Amino acid sequence: MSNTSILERRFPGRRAQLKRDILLQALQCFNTHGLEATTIDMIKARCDTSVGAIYHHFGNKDGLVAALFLAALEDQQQLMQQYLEQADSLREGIAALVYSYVDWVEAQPDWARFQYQAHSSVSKGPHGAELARRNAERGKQVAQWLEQREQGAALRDWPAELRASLIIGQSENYCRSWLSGRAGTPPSAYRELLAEAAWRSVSG
Amino acid sequence: MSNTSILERRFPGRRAQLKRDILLQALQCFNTHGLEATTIDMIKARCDTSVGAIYHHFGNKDGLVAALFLAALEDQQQLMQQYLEQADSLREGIAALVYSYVDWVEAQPDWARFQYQAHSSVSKGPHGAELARRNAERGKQVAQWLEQREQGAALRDWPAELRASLIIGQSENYCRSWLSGRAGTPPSAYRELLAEAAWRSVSG
Amino acid sequence: MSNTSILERRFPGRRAQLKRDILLQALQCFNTHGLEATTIDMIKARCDTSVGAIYHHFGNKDGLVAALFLAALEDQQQLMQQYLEQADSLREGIAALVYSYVDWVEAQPDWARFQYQAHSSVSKGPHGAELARRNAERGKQVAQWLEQREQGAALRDWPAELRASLIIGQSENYCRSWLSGRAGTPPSAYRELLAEAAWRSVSG
Amino acid sequence: MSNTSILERRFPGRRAQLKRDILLQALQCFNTHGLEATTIDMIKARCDTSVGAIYHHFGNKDGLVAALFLAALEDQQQLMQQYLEQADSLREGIAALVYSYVDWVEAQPDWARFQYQAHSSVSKGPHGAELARRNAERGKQVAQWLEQREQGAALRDWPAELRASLIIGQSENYCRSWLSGRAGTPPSAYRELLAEAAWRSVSG
DNA sequence: GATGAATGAGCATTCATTCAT
DNA sequence: CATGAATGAATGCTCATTCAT
Repeated sequence: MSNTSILERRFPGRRAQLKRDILLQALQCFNTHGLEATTIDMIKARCDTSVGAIYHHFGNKDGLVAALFLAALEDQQQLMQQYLEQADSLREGIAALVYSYVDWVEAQPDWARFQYQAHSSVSKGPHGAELARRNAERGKQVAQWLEQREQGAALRDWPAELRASLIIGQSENYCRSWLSGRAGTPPSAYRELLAEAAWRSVSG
Repeated sequence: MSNTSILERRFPGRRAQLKRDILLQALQCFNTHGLEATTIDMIKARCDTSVGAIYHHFGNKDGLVAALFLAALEDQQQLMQQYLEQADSLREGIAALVYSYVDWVEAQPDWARFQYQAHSSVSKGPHGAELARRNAERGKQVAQWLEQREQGAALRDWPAELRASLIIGQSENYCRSWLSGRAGTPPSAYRELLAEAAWRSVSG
Repeated sequence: MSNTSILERRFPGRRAQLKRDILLQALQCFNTHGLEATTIDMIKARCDTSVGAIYHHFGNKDGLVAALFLAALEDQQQLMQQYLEQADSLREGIAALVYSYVDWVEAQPDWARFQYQAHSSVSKGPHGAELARRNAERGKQVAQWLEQREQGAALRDWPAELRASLIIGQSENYCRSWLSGRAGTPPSAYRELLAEAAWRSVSG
Repeated sequence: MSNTSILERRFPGRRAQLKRDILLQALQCFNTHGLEATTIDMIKARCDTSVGAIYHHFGNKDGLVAALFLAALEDQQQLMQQYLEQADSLREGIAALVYSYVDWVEAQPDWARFQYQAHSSVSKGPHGAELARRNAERGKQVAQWLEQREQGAALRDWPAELRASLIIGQSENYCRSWLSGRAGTPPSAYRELLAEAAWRSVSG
């Protein structure tokens, strides 16, 4: 799946061609040089467009970062939804969370890299509130899903604050390693191991 | 434990007073405004010194970042050593890794915050090689420690690449949450839970 | 008298509605933000029209400024004519000049503010020649009027260059004060005083 | 008296050489092209210095304008003080105000031109408060001087708001004409006439 | 060693104007 | 006639770094 699929889903149509291209080239620049080191001129040059066009579509550099970040977030969450819908038991739910995380990072490594990189910038910026809201909403959805399956015994009595870390922490840590090149084996090779570790961490 | 203790240990003596002060103020600036947004002049103003003095002591801005990063890294690894030395069984070793991580972040939140923030910058910069070397070395040390206790059966046959993620991933994830303010409960409150989760993830 | 009356007189009819609206909103923008700080987009936004429409009607930004300036100038001179026509003696003529100046500024403060502000810009620009011509013409008219009443004795032998300053200088100075908010009392409250001062300055 | 005398008085010493030069060239640029049309690069080129040096000394473009404006204001007020100190009667005081105004404009035409031009910009900007304070103070001083000589009868009972306009309005109007080239005769040629007109306007 | 004035390449952003639809 | 996306030259300003004193 190429980097453009996310964009075509989010900004469809022929008229948005330039918009998609700007985002795509910006993604590459940000990942290659870093957020601050990327200049508007670098992006402009790669799109063969004008500075004005970039500002016309995205307002400013932060707007560009935010647009990319939210596109990535939405795509990632969509995959999580899909996986979760197909899970029946609690254990399958935990696995769905781990699998969707790992699979998405592997399918969209550039977007994932960007997400890690831009997270603090976006959360401090003017779109930070929206990001927080979306994260809270997703957390609540997942919590509801889990509780509906808990059926009495099930999930150990972990503090709610800790749950997400227990489930996804190990996967995230490994994905960061892989994206940075420190680890060589693609995360999906360890899907089951990671899902099992998460399940053991979380279940009695 | 205040932010200065790390500095006093690493740069002792009265003559290093200014050096320590520059590092301390730089740490605050970097955490408050971000790496790139912090200017030499901001640091200068907080230390009541001159630009020249900063360049005299640290060469350039990257030198300042590297000095802070390595000081933090060393302090963190030292605590890990201490905890590990007192562990006897394999299980205690895993707990030592988790406890030392969690305790250090909680004792030195400003240094931890800085570490997360500066990691990619340092690893890409001229000190990246040294950082990689140190990490590899530490990884080997820990691996040796673990294998000496493995006594045949013990640790499940996880791929080596995955080990660190399984042990520390959950703790790191929660520490990031806490440092950013998303989670309210100090990580040490969950020491045992996190250690137990790590053990279960890793052991048969 | 509202700001629109000048426009309705100069650009009458339903078809000129948009034209009048653009001018009106431009006037407000120029007075609020200054000539240079006002952007075409600001005006566009206030009129709920398009950039293209503004360029269609006025050519460019300078054209907008010139159109406003000339409209103001014409309106002001028209009032002066009216007042002057009703004056019989020399003294009444001087008073007519003062009264018309003061009354116009007070009736059209936004237009007056704009006039002071735009004067140097217009006189340097491509419409500067026309402005100079109009001013010279008006000067000549007034001079003729005065000389027709001089009947021998009358006006002190002031140099012609000085006449306008002696008659209108004090009023202008006070009107500027009032428009800027430094002085609180409306200029018309001082009509007679100002006219008397002008007369004393000018007459033997 | 050249344009530099004001600067040498206000920024004396060899070390301030560059500072004075920047101000001097800025003055010329502002008068030639206007406040907004003058770019930092234009000034830089005329001084053969660097952008950085200008920002080092004056903070930003507004700082440059304010420094020039306040230098001019102080110089002008100093001359007024001198003239006023040598006046004995009320009539001589009025004349001193007129003479000092007219003589200063003629001696420092570039500074006067700049003052007219920059007035609204400075009064709206961050130094506006200081400007207002200085003007109020000067107004009070002059008022005191006048009242000390009033000795009962003297000055007609003009509203205080109007006084400054009556005294200086005509001179200002003519000085503007002369500076803009519309009038050819230097203002000092009309000193006595303007002083007499002011006296007549103001006295019974 | 300490100081801070000076440097100047580099950047984000603006905005009048054009022109294809 | 109207629209608004696209253009791109121009500008104010920043800031790491140097170096004369």
